[in-house]
This record gives sequence, C-alpha cells and structure tokens, in this order.
Amino acid sequence: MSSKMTKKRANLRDVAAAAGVSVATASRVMNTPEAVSEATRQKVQAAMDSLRFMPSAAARAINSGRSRFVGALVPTLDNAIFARYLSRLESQLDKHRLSLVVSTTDGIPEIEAEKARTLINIGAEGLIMSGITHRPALYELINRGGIPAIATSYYDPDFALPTIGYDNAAAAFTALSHLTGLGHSRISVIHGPTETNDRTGTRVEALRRRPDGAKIEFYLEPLSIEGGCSGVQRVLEARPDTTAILCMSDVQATGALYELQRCDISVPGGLSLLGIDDLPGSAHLCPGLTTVHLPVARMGLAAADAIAGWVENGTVPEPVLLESRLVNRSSTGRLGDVTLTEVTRTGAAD
Amino acid sequence: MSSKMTKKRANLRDVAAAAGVSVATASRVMNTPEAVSEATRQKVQAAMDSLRFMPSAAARAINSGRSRFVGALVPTLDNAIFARYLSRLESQLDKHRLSLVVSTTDGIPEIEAEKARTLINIGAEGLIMSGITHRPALYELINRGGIPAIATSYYDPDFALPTIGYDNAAAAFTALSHLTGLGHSRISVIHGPTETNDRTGTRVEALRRRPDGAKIEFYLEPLSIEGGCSGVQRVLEARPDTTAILCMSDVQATGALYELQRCDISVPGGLSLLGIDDLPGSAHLCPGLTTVHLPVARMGLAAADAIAGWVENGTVPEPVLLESRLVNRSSTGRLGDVTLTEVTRTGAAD
DNA sequence: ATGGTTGATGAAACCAGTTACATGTGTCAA
DNA sequence: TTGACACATGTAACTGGTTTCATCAACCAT
Repeated sequence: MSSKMTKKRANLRDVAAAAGVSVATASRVMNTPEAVSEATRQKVQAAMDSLRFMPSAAARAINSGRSRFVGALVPTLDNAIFARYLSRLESQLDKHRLSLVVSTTDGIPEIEAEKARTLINIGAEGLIMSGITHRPALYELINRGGIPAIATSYYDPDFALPTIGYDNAAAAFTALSHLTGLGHSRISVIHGPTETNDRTGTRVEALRRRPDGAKIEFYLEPLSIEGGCSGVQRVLEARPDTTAILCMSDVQATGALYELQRCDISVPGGLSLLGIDDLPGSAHLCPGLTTVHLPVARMGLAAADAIAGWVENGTVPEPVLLESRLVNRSSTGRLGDVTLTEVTRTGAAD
Repeated sequence: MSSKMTKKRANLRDVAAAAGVSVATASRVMNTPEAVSEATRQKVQAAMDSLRFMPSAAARAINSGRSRFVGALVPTLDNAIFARYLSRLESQLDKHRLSLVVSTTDGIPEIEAEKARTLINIGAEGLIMSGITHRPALYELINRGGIPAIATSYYDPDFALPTIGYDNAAAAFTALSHLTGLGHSRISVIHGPTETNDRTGTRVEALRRRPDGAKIEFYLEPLSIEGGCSGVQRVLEARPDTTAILCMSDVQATGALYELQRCDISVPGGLSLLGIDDLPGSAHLCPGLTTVHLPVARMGLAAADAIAGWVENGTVPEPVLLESRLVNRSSTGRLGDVTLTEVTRTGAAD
C-alpha cells in the first residue's frame, strides 16, 4: 500500500498548495485568467491537471446564488405533444445557458406538488408547470420561496402566475364550428379526464356551454390510443346516429381512427373525425387527421424566454396568448358527402 | 420607506436569531427533529414560517456532496422512441429519489460533449449517454471527474463504460431475416446518418456484412417522416424492382408508408415494409407496421437502476443486453402474396 | 530622488448550511 | 451524596469555492 491512498477529489486548496499559490490565485485562474501572470497561470493549470481537479458545482452555486437549471412539470413524456413542447423548451433554455430538469406527474396534482418540492429542493431556479390547477401546497411552496413560476398550455391573464398558452375553449370551439359548418349536428365528443386536467376540462366546458346548435354527447376515456378505441366502441353502441366524432386530443383521435377502420367505417365517408393537438404523426395517418393545431413549439420557446428573463433579471413575464388554428386534412367531410378535402401534407413546424 | 426593506432570503442564521437558538439547533429541526425538544422545535418552526425560510440547495449539496440529479444526453426528444425511453428513465430515477436533467444533442458529437460539460458544471452526479461514439473531450471529462457514466441503446460488454442496450446488429439482422424468410431478395434499406449515429451505423454495417442472400441497396435519408418519404421516392426511381423496403427506424418507415400510399402502392401487396423501433403509433398505422421491437422502456428502467446504484453505492454496473424481437403486424407479406398476416394490435409495454 | 500608478498576489471574510465535540442540566441507581 | 448517563443545546470547525481588501514590487513622470 502506498502511503497516500487519498482518493478524495482534489479541491482548490489542494491545487493551490500543489502550485505554491493561494486559493485566491487558483480561483482567479479559472474565472479571471487575464488577472494572473502567464507563469503562474501555467503552474496552477498544471497542478489542476495533475490533481484532476474539477470545481464543485455546489460551491459555485452557493456563491453565485445560481444553479443554472429550471424544472418543468408535465403530465407525461409519452404523449408526443409534450415531447415536442419540451424539445423546444430545452433548446431555447440552452440559449439562455439554462438546463432543464424534467419531472412527470401523470396528471396527478399530488404528485405534481411533490415533484415540485423535489425540484426546488435540488435547486431549481424556476418552475414551468402545465395548466393552472394545482394543489395549494404547490402555491405555498412557490410563494414561500419566491420561486419564479409560470403556467403553460393555458392562457388566463387573470391567473396569479403568468400564463403562456392558448385559449383551450377557443380551440375546442374552433373544432366544433368546423364540424357544424360541415353540417354535422349529432356529434360525439371523446375526451380525457377533466377533473385533474384543466386543459381538457376547459375544452369540454366550452362545448357544453356553446353547443352551437349541435347535440353533443360526451364520452370520458383514458388519454391514450386505447382510450380512443374504446371511446369509438361506446359511441357506436350508445349513439349509432352520430355523424362526427370530436376527440379532445390527437392521441385519442388516432385510436378512434384505428377502431373505425377496424369496424369498416370509412372516414370521412361514414363518419367525420376531428382531433385537437396536431401531433407530428397526425398528418400521416390515413386519412390525414383534421385537427386543431396547438402551437406547442412556440409555447416552449416563449416559456423558455419568460422563465429565463425572470430568473436572470427578475422580469416577471407578461401572459402570452398563442393562437391555435384548424388544420384541414382529410378526416372530416360535409355531412353526406364523400368528397375528400384537400390534404395538408405535413404538420406545421411550430 | 420602511427602515428595513431587506428583501434577501432568510438563512438559517436569521431563523436561529429570531427563534433565540443556535444555528445548529435550527439545523436539527430540519434534519433530526427528534433530537430537539418539542418546545424548541415549535419556536424554530414558527421563526422559519414567519421568515419564509427556504433552505439553500447549494449549501446542502456542498455538505452532502450530493446534488440528487443525473443528466441524460439524447439526440432528440422529437422521436417518440426517446420520449418513451426517457419517460421510464425518469420514473425509475424518481424511485431512487433522483431527478433527471435532459439535454438534446441533435446527434452531433460536439454538441454532446458541450452539453455533457454543462451537465457536470451544474452538478450532475452521473451521465447517461446514447450510444458509444463520443468525442475524446467527453471521455476526458468523465475520466477527470470520475463521473459515473453509462452508455445506452447499444450493447458492447467490451466498451470502456458500462453499456445497457440491445444488439443493434442483431436487430437489423432479425428484420432482414424476416424479409428473406418471406422470399424477398431485392431489398432496399432506408436509413439515417451512420457517421454520427453508431446505432444506425452498426445496423447498416450488419446488413452489409451478412446480406443473407439478398441484394441490398442503401439509401441515406434524414431521420424523419420526410426522410422516409423521399427515401421511397428514390427507391422507386432507382430500383423499381424492389420488393421490400427495410427502414432502420419506425419514423422513416412511417414516412415511407405514407409515400407508398400516396403513390397508390399497396402494402404489403405491392411492396413489403419493415421498420425498427416499434413506436407506440406504429401498431396503429394502416396497415399495422411490422417492426423490430426495441425494449426502450426496460432500457430506461435498467439505466436508472444502474446509474443510481453507481452514484449511491459506487457499484459500477454490469453491461446489460436487452433482447429485441420482431413484431409481426401487417406491412410485410410473402413475396407475391396478398394475404395479410395477423394483426398485432398494440405495441408492447416495454 | 520621490510620489503615483499599475499589476500580481495573498490573507481572510464570506456564502449557507452540517456536524463533531463540548457543555450543562436533570434523572437515577449505588 | 455522588457517579453515570441521557438529553438538549451551543460552539466552532468544516464543506469548496468567490471576492474584498491589503500588500508589495515594478515602473513612470516629476
């Protein structure tokens, strides 16, 4: 055994001692090398290399008060809509030299609050949440720490936190209007949980309040392809005179389309199908899914800028409303009409 | 103006002073409350509440030497295969009370090295990378800091770092064998970049070395739906006698299927189509995409356990080989045969 | 020759916690 | 009555950097 088996990672004191300088000088070599003479710089550099010195992130953070990362809370990563959003969020945060910690909540408020606590415990400088419905404990946490926090996927200028998102009620109504404009009045809506998901809740509520002359029935299903499948089964059984199915998410619409095809019901000849989200794959279903495009990439970008401005300069961001819009592909048609509408080839980039 | 506008966040000293105790006692209230008398505990707790005290993550980290988060480097979040993987990675890391920082590299080694540096700078305790081809600078970084790091999506027991993944060559060969077994011999392969992506590179190389009696031509295309579309265009132009198209990723296969349908070429009647990945949506294309299932969810789970064990106990993980397997749906058929094979309804959960 | 300025460096305080060790008090058995 | 011991608490060292301030030598203009 050698006399010194010190495996401990070298710190700045070790480096300084090895180089025969003070810790202050060693520190300067890292942060303000121009303030150190060339000879000393090289001495210290050599010591750092031979000791395999790596600065401690925690020690840095304790001085700067900065951790250089923020946390995002999303229901799931398995839905492409969130993946797309996070993708842009991460790349834009990177431009602000900020990293992204991702936490999934499964859409459960308790888990969200718990994960938010974890994010703050590990040092997140800011929080980006999904929607505006959260546990009181989460708000207390944010208030207590004065943590910059924004809510996304939902626009509400009156909300306590800055919101960056789209008008979910308008998106649902855009979808409904498209169907009623095509002559449909017996419409079945397949949607995910509304209790814990305010985006879905707002969409459903908008349709209940402004049925636009249509007779709408609602079917609650899990937010998955399978949910879309079973939703269609229920619709066909309970309401065979339905002429159009409106899914509150493209994931469910994908499942619905699959099930309709399995039942040999042509779309849009036999039944019109409409989604909300505009996933990357929705354009490539057959027929291409008509849907309401949600600008999640722009949202990721805006959210990144907003939280970055807040944590860097203390600028509390303004709410941002992003416009959703109908993407007319081939899964919807005029009532009683078999002519296909023009195909929009690929999804929009935003 | 009030006499004290001290906006600075309260620290433990402030709390201790307000409660009339020492910092040590205040600290104990947080960490070992059972070692503090009930009366003192309440005094301190009250002081913490009124001062809105929040412990500093950095100060904690500097003492414990733990940051409680690890970093993952993936090419992109936009491909569902990575989203699925990260989804499971994150949920399993959470069981180890570890958070996940996600960094995307666009498959560019320089960006990967840079982002790895950033991850370590902000304090990541471990690194989970994709594939085994990286810049020397990245290895130096890992070695210098002695940072636990594993490579995923690739199995190679001889690699310097522990690998957790599948045999990419075997996956490609499984796909090829399926096609040759159905009588196909004029096969066109559409694949993504091989220079920067060793997973794709290994798959392509495997097919070049063991063509299994087939005449294979290779078409390099971007790893996107559009890449699949243009790949099909090139195949139809350059090699119209092709009887089967093998895509090295489901994303490209999705685009290929779309383009084939646009050209009124039935699948598998006119042409067989095969993918690799088994995305959640692949089962719901029409026809359902026959593909090689890559166990990315199991991989996320294994990677989480591996890196957690390493950072918690110093246990260097063993390489893990995960089996891929063919998922036979309806996009491939016997040469000259129009009979559809049985449909596998949904993707496997792993 | 001398006062002023610049440049390089070190000593020590500081950030915000944790924790080893010391101290003091109260209880109980010998 | 005293020694032993548990319990509650305080003192101060410690984590690993950054930064302020002081020091000192070299250089330059007066």
